[in-house]
Amino acid sequence: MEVDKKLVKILRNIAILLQIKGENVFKANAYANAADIIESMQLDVRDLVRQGKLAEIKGFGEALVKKITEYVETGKISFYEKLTSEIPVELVTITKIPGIGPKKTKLLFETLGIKTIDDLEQACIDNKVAKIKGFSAKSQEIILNSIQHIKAWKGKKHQFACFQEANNIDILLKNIPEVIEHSLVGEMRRYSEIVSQVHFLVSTNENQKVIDYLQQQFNLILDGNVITFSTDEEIDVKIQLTEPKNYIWLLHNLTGSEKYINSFAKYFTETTSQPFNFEQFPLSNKVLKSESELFELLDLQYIPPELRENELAIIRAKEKAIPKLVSERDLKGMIHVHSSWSDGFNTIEQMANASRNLGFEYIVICDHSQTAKYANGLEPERVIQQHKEIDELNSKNIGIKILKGIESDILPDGSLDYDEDILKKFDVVVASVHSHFKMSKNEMTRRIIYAIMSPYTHILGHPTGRLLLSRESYEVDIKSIIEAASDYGKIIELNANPYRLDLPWEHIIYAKEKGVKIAINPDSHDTNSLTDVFYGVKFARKGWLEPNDVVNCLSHEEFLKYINSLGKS
DNA sequence: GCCGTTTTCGGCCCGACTGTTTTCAGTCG
Repeated sequence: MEVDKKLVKILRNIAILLQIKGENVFKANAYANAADIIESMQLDVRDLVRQGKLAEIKGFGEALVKKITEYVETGKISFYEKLTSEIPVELVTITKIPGIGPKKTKLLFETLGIKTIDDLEQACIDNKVAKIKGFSAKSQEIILNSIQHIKAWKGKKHQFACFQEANNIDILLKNIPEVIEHSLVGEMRRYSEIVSQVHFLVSTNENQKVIDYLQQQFNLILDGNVITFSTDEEIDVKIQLTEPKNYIWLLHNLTGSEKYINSFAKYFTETTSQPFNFEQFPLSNKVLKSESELFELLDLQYIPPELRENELAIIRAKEKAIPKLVSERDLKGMIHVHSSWSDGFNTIEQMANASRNLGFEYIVICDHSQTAKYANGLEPERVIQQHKEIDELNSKNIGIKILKGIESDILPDGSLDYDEDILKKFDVVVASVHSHFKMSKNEMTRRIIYAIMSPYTHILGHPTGRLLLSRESYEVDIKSIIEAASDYGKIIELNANPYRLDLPWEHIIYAKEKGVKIAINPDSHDTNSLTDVFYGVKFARKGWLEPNDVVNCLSHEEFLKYINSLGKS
């Protein structure tokens, strides 16, 4: 079963359009909330409607059940159709621009007739936006800047969003008899966090038959041996056909990044005295059977695809110094998960049971701290109550150990969010920035380093604050942060939420170089997203991490021992 | 629009920042 993404999108659009219309915010939120519930609980709405059980789920009242039933039965919601006839649905994209909410979107639409990002860009260029009350020359410039970012992100997708599509195509290719071999290449094979296309390489002797087969399924564009099309999810797919004798060579060359291939080409020429040819294997008398054979032939150690980003991979492969990278099987600890005590959907027990079922030995509950009011952060009294619940659960021996953690806000001055007497009650403190993002680089860096220096901090959470394809990292000197973590012996989080993947892999490499241990944390708010931790593992591999570098790979006893050895005085 | 009652209406997460404002609305996390 897959979540009905079209319905989720409609509900989210209704929420935004109602706000633009000026409706009650809480009414609008009811739709966004329903979309959140469907996604986080992975609801099969069709099944629920058929069984008449949708109304039993909290958040779905009479009106929503009626609309969703209509959707299941007819494929559309007349309320939504009427709404979009009054307010153009394109306006939803305008509200994605930071600093522009529903009210300003409405104002722009009513005064200048702005419907699209392109309209808005032109109006800024024509200096029309600055003249509207509520805007200024400065805000116009900020908007223009944001539009540049959005345009740069256009057509790009989060990697996790492309997995399903890649799988579907993979299965399809397997079923074409004329396909001899096939593989993902490019960004997807390298596990890049953002991808611009799903790219496959196919080995075949009968191009036309493969094309004919695919043509039955998709609306193809054909250019020589290259087939492209877009899916319903607007994911760009490219399928490249090749004769079997060049398959392995192309598999390698299409997988690496430009930087990597440049240094590979240089090395290739130095080693073989042959000019590098991207399309055809230059040692023409030889047909490669595998990538391993290719690396061996060049006296290089095998380079896993995710490391083929730059020259470093070639240097290390020459030295035979590519380590055994961390894998899913190595993880024992599920660190940094939220529960219904703050803004999570599930109880501690549910989160613990789900983690145990995934094979984990221990789980560290890290709900939000008291300042995070919007996330129902825990006041000191509720911390005590929560610890009581954890003690009771642990005494029942449910097959997984539950540790008492907290995700403490890092306050603007760099201090943690509780007094010492509360802080010392936690087994694990993850310290994260959740507010006051717009400090200067110096101030933000100083703030975070101050938090790292606290004897109660064990792990620095989502260190750059980036949200892939929607928010840039806050201004911070990340190298200094990593160096501070190294100096004070603190752990840095690799936030595995696929919208974050924060720390970026380039910095993970630096952290490893500095001897900083990494915690791969799902930051889950429901049981379904606990598996996000596995996206983190794939990303950690891009940062060259070995099991030894990752604290989740420690057993329960080893982890506690390690945590207790940090900073606490 | 949903929820939960000391049931059918009032509250819903709330505080801080930002920019334009001169007392605040809009946005954000």
